[in-house]
Amino acid sequence: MKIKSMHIKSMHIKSKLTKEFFNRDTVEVAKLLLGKVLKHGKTSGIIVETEAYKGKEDEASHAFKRTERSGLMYDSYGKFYIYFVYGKNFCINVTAEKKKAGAVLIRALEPLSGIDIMKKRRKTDDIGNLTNGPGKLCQALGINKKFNGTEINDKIEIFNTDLRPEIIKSSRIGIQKAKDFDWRFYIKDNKFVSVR
DNA sequence: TCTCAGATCGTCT
DNA sequence: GACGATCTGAGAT
Repeated sequence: MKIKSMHIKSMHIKSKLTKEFFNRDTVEVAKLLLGKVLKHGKTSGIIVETEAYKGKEDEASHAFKRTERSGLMYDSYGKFYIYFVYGKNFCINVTAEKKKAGAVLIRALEPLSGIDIMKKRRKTDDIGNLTNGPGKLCQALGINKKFNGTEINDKIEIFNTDLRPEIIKSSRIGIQKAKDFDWRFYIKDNKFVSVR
């Protein structure tokens, strides 16, 4: 399958990621997810920004303390952890590294397919404003809490591609207010960037 | 019962 | 770019 998008001249979508893909170091998962395709229904996008939460080692992670909600991260890898924030937005994470209760937040996508559907859901025609934030991408792809705890590729899928971070040309992606993020990775101007 | 959330959007400068 | 309002629900007390 060959797909075209605004910024990416051509790419090939390959197989779906396996559950075992997520059974490794959380930071490594965050890096490797860049350039993969996140798909739900007819909508999909290329993952261009991720952030690793190292579970029990990371104060910023929901899994720093085990609660009913964060228990999912302790008990699994390769499942979607979706939570609701600020009374408005959902954020999508994939659990990883079961031993440490890690998870990777998907922060931004490059829209790929179902763009008209995304525009309707987001109530905007501005393509650059469809999936450039964790809450926005959930809204654009129709992802909400009912998918919390679902297995990878059950309802929401992630595909391998032949894209490498260095060949992705992304016109967006700025860092939001810098806080003490330890593990953020993204792609800007064809370059793979990590931020501390 | 209370607090506040690793976001978003509109408004102002 | 900075800042305030938003206003549900999980977790703490």
